[in-house]
Formats: sequence, C-alpha cells, structure tokens
Amino acid sequence: MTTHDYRPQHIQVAAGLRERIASGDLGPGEKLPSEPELAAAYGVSRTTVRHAIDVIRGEGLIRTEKGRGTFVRIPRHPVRRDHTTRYQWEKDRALLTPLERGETGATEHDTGLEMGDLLFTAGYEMTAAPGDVAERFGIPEGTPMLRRTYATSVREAKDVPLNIVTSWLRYDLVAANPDLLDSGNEPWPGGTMHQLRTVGIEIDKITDELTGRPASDDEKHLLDLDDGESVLVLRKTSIDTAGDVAEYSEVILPGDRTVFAYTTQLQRWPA
Amino acid sequence: MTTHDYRPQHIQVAAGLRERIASGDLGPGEKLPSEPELAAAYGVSRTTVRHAIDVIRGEGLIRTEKGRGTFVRIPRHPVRRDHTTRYQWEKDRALLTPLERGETGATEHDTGLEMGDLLFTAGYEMTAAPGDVAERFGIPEGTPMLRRTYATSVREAKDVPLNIVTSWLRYDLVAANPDLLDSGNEPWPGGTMHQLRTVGIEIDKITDELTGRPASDDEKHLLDLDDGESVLVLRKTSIDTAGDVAEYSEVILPGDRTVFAYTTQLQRWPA
DNA sequence: GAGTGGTCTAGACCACTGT
DNA sequence: CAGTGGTCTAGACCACTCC
Repeated sequence: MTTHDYRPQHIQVAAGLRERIASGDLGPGEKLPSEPELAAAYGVSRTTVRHAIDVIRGEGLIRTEKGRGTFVRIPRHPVRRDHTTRYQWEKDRALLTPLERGETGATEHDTGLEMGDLLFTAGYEMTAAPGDVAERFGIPEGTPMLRRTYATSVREAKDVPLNIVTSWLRYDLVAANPDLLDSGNEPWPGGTMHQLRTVGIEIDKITDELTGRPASDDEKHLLDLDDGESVLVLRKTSIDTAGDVAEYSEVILPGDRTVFAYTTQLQRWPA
Repeated sequence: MTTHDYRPQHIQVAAGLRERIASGDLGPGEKLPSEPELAAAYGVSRTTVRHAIDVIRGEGLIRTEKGRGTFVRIPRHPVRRDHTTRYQWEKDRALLTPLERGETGATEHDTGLEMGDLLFTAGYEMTAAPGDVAERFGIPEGTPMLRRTYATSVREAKDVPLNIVTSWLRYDLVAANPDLLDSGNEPWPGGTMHQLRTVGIEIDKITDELTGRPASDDEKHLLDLDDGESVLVLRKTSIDTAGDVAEYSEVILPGDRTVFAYTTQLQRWPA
C-alpha cells in the first residue's frame, strides 16, 4: 500500500516535470510532451497540466511557444558588469580625443560585441522634475530637467544584456552647451562624462543602488524576457566635484543575463 | 460605435484592475471584489477572472488569501545594504574585544532591529568542494571544505530582509582552531572576519557579484515571498592578504525588500 | 490539414475564514 | 453557517506552426 500524496495534482505534475528536467531526462532545448499527452500520462485534465506548466514556467525552467510546443529553457550565460573599474574607465575615456576613443563604446566594454550588432533608440525631452527625482538632486519639485531615454535592443545575439535607461540632468546646466540639446547627437559621442565636461562638470563619485523585481509586461516585450523572469533595477547617482548631483539614471536589465560586480578594498589591520 | 478591444478578455480584466489600483480607487491593503462578483461585473466566467488575477499577482500588485479574499499589496520599504562601508565596518569590528562589540550585530547594522526579534538557524557540515566552488577557490574539485548554512527568519516584522546564506571555507584552514568546528558556536561570535583572524587570516578585499531571478518554491516559503516575486543572489568572494580566496558565500535575499548600494570614488582629472 | 499552445465556459467540490 | 479563494473536470473554439 502506497502512502498518499496529498499535494494538489498540478503541484505533483509540476514536481514530476521539474524532476525530469533536473535529472537531464529532458535536456536544455528539448521539447516536452504535448499537453494532451501529459494529461493522459498523468491521468489528469488538460487544465491541470496547464496549471503545472504555469508553475514551472514561473520558475524560469521552461518556455512555451504557441503552435510549436513547450521547451526546456537554455540558460543564457550572463554578462558581467564590473562597475568598480567601469566608471573610472569611462571617466578616463572622456579626456581622450575623438580619434583616440575610436569605435570603442561602453557596451562593447561589457559585451565584446560590435556596434553594428546593436540597435539604439534614444529620445530627449525637457520636463519638470517629479518628486523622487527632485529629492535625489536636492532641488524643488518641478525644476526643469533634461530627460533622456534610450534602449538597446537586438534580435540576433540572445546573450546580449538589453537595457532600458532613463537619465535625468538639470536643464540649466546642460543649456550652457547647445550641442547637448541637439537630439541629432544621440547617443552622446564620448559618453555622458565627456559631454558634461563641455559644461565644466567633473564627476567625483558614483553611487549604484541595486534592487530586483518581476518584469512588467512592457519590460518583457522590450527586453525579450519570458514569462516569470525578473529585472534588475540600477539607480545610479553621479556626484560632481562640488558635491552636487550631476546626473541620475535608472537602468533596467534582465536579471538572468546580468551580473554586477563590485570590489571593496579594505584597510590593513595595524601590525 | 465603439472600437473593439481584441486583447484576450483576461488581459482586459487585468488591465481594468491594474488601472483601479494605479488610480487609487483600490488603495493599498484594500480588498478586491470577490471572484464571482468580478465575473458578473465584467461579464466573464470565474475562470477568466482567475486568469486575470494570476496576471496582476505575477506583477506583485495583489496578494490572495484563501478563505479571506484578494487584497492590494502594501509596498514594503526596502532595507539598504551599503557594502562600500559595511565590509570595512565588519573588519574594524573584528579587532574589538567581545565587550566592545557588545550586542551590535551585522543584521542590526542593516535593519536597526533587536537580536531578539530575529530567529537564526544554522548548520555546519564538512563536505567536498563541488566544481563551481572549487573553481572560485582555485583548488581541486573534492577538496575538503567547511560549509555553513544559516537563515534568518521572522514572522512578525514584515520589512525585515530575511536571507539564506551558504558559506564555504577551506577545511584545512579552519581546522587550525577547533573552536571553529564546534557547531555549538553559532553564529560565529564577532563575525567571520574575527574567527578567521584566530587562524591568522586577514581579508584584503571582497568582490560582490549580484544577479536576480524568480524565487523558487522553497525560497518563497523561507523568505515569506508571495507568488511572482524575485530574489537577489549575492555571490561574495573574500580574498586574503596572500591573494587567496579565504571565503566564498552565496546569499539569497528578497528582491522587493533589498537595495544594495555601492559607491565608486573616481580619480580627479589633471588640472 | 494535423498538431500545438492560448483562451474560455459552466459547473463542481474542497479547505479555509469569518460570524 | 455563508463566503472566499484553491482545485479540477470535460469540453469547445481559436491562432499559430509545420508539413
């Protein structure tokens, strides 16, 4: 006589499928049996099978494609962003001549991809600072700001860390250089630090704040995320040499394709 | 004549509910109409309403409680972990006498909570290094390791960042101090850096690697996460003054209650 | 055209919560 | 006890993919 399994049937089916995937019985990229087949095999209704599939899809183990089937997801190898060295690299680069900078951009610094593989979309806008942004800058709500939004997308190389960026700058600062308001100049050649230099601003330190949450519908679409994936949210605050906030930006990145790295150097104990 | 909405009905219902929440019509903590009521109101079946509810629960907007109802989720205010200063603080603390350290622990450093509010569970184990861990230490697979696992849990204060930690140390190093193998000593008083000091190890630098992914079933249970929430995964590698990896640990934290902060100090441009 | 996953219905029973 | 969300069924039609 067997002991009964009192868990709901769709949980049991999910556990069964999870086990088959973990054991390698169903390898990466492999197709699962169809829903009617699974229903027959487990002796449950198709609805129950679909609930089971919902569960393990929520864990990021499988991917469903309408009209084709359900497949074991192939893990994407994450791209490492070492921000301990990246920001200094960006700052050093801002001093070079356009010729010296050559074709090397920050995205290549992370990914090793060519500019041609990527598709940038960007937009400029003058708006009033909303509450949370104003708070970070330490300025009154409604202060005129330049808001830049840009996204990196690509349909081919699937391991690329697509991203969505919203960057805020004080309008009165950038207005000193008309070039910065020319939306024909996107993305800013030489990077933001280079462009800020043209209006006499030098970045002294940068604070990254990182958190995670489930992807919204829009983000799933833009970042090519499956159901039940997470995004990392990077809030980056750049402080200039006068101690003021020069730029604030929010970057949305796919959780499964991004690893942030930070190294902390500690002081030695006295001998 | 109205234009038709060709989206699936459960998506339309989800959009309707999302809008009511965003507009404040349904405020935080408030109870949604019951499923049969919603079905009647939108003119769809209860199944369709449940699919709609699944969608917005996956976005972290609502929470369902069996027998009670469906409620708008109250946002938890995240706890900030500033690792730029935290690690130096831990290292400085390792030099103090037990008296000087007093009752202040690292968790309080983050949360401001009393030790009494929290429940620690811990375990020691001697195991062989698996492949990925061996690689980080630069040692052969199968090398004897001390693996410590500990979890922080709490049922009351819901804003506490619960966590699950797996820490790896080379067995031959900690074996020099029998105290470190006494599982009665949990958690290690004075912190890991203090205990490593007793075997002559000083940490020189620490690298954090951060990524995000959806929570597994176990993690949902242990970290008190709702359906469709993400976790942050922190992989922390501590390098000693000889340049060797002294400790490697993996920390799982709830994405919605945790913000990591890192500040990068940049070098000044030449005048 | 056959097979797939996506959507949807109408109904049923259950365990849990509150009164 | 009545009301709630959780589970489950049997069946239907659809849009999509592939041959």
